[in-house]
Amino acid sequence: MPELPEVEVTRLSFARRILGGRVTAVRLGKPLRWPMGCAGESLLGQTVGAVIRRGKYLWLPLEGGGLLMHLGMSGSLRFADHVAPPGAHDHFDLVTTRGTLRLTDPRRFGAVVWSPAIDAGTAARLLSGLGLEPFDPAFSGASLHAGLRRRRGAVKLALLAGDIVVGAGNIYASEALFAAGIDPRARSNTLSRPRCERLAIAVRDTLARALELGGSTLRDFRDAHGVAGDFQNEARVYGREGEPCRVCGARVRRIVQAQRASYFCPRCQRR
DNA sequence: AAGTGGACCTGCTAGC
DNA sequence: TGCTAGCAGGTCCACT
Repeated sequence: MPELPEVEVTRLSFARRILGGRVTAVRLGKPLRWPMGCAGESLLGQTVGAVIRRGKYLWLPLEGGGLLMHLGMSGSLRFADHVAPPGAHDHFDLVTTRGTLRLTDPRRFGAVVWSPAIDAGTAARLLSGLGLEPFDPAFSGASLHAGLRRRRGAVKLALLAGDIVVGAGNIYASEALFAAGIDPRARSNTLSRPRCERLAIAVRDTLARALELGGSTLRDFRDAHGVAGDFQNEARVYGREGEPCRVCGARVRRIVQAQRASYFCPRCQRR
């Protein structure tokens, strides 16, 4: 489900309210992608110091370390003063004096992992390979060009890999490539510097626009207060196979790359 | 060392 | 109506 905009919208929707909350209970449901790495009781009495995002991960620093959270494909977080009794897909509750943070994740590809610091333990291992943040000034046509030059595979897959730039998943990678006029099958190392400039801008602008609109709600995304996003109504190609391109009218195509759908306009986007 | 295919898990929908 | 196959917003890992 969640790409960078959805994770950031989620973060913004509860970060202030949970700040300073002291943990009074932890409830674990079914196992997630990885074991949490500590007993729930060891978190009791600790205070939430911040909610930080890195790529599609959230990091909640506590006093003796922190929790690294990922929403996987189907995860979402809610934050409320009081939560209903846990349902079948509610696999983690962090009950604090400011409210309860609940992770709901039917497919359980998400994770909540304890680490002694953001740059230590499991958190360090998971975060170490991540590329630049798209809104970091260091992310530019030049850095994108440098990253893509080392690869021969399709540019869409290079964006998804997240080791050059983080945040664009399957929806926004397709949308950014449309905005930049680049065919998702184009070989990474064949893209000129000017095209990389356009792509870097497209990635940033696409994610920024999605953020403004509260993310994309294709099936079930909601922020921590249950509010849906609107970006899906602005998608130019994602999920629009066979429909006319909003720019030129050609039929949007769907292909499969690395077992994932890619959508593009065969006329507006070139290799 | 980059590229690939499979794995994890559940729910929903289209089609027969 | 009911079953089945296929698909879904992520990413790690083993293998070539």
